[in-house]
Amino acid sequence: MFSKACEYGIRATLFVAEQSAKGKRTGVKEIAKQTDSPEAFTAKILQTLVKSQILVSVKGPSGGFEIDKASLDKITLMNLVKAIDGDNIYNGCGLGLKECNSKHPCPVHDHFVSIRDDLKKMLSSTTLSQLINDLENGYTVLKR
Amino acid sequence: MFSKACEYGIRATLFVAEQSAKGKRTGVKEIAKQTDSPEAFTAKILQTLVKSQILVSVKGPSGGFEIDKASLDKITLMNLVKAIDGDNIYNGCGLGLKECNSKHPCPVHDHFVSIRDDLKKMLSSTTLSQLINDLENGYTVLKR
DNA sequence: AATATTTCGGACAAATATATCCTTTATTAA
DNA sequence: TTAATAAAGGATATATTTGTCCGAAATATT
Ligand code: FES
Ligand code: FES
Repeated sequence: MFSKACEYGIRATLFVAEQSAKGKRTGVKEIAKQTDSPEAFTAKILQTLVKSQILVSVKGPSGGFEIDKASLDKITLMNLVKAIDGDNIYNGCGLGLKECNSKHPCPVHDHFVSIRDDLKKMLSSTTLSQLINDLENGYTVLKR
Repeated sequence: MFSKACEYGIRATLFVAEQSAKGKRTGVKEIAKQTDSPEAFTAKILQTLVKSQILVSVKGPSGGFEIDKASLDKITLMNLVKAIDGDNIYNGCGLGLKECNSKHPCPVHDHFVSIRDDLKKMLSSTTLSQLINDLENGYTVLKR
């Protein structure tokens, strides 16, 4: 469904979000550890999220990554997925035709579009603050 | 969503199904042409579909690929996707955790599972015969 | 100012997915 | 029986994704 980069990216962002809600800033070492992700690869993904203005980074001692508290309920899963995987999953044809076109649909179009739209709706309406609540009280986990 | 191999495989199978419904057998050259897919790669995918007993192949002159008419409404999109991409898309965790577990869910689990289940339901209930009807009357297309 | 820490950026490496080519095998038709 | 045809299977090539490494730049602490 999502690329590895996107999976790591979402997990990392959620961890950073949780820490930011507590006023803490975290470095890539800790982020990788807590999300069970490869450290150097995670660092790369964090870089792209900074460029996409989803995360804020601070260099030097006591530096790391954080998220502006005010944006915790502005940033959605859609923002993350678009920044890392692009938007093919939302707009692309399920059978890989050059474009999805309901005037000249592929054989799965009518079956597929409603599911794709549900996914789109879910991702674009789910904010970080919604998700970190269950993380904080231990109902959800970022690694096994 | 699906791999290129799976996209090509579904398109190829639908074309073969359409031809089989008319009593025609088709070779890989024609299949690749009509589905706008790379020929040699398509040949490989057709091989795996034959091994998965979804297609039947016949060697030699006037040989090619076909589908038993009786199985046209038994074979589902799920059968194709499982044969080519495996079943991670049905059972795997949306965030890439080792397993999807509703007792210890990842942060997106509760949001994600219903969509994944809708996809599963759609794929497992959609048969080839359902799809080739709209192909034959020109409502749907296999290439642009 | 010097040093330690941490992200940034680029180059590089490995693994996987995508794609091609060529020889062998089976089958049909002449 | 011979020749032609088409899939099977293996080897190889290319592209993309995944992942690592290291020096440079920035910043906080001493
Ligand atoms: S045309 Fe294929 S999903 Fe819309
Ligand atoms: S645990 Fe992640 S989707 Fe179920």
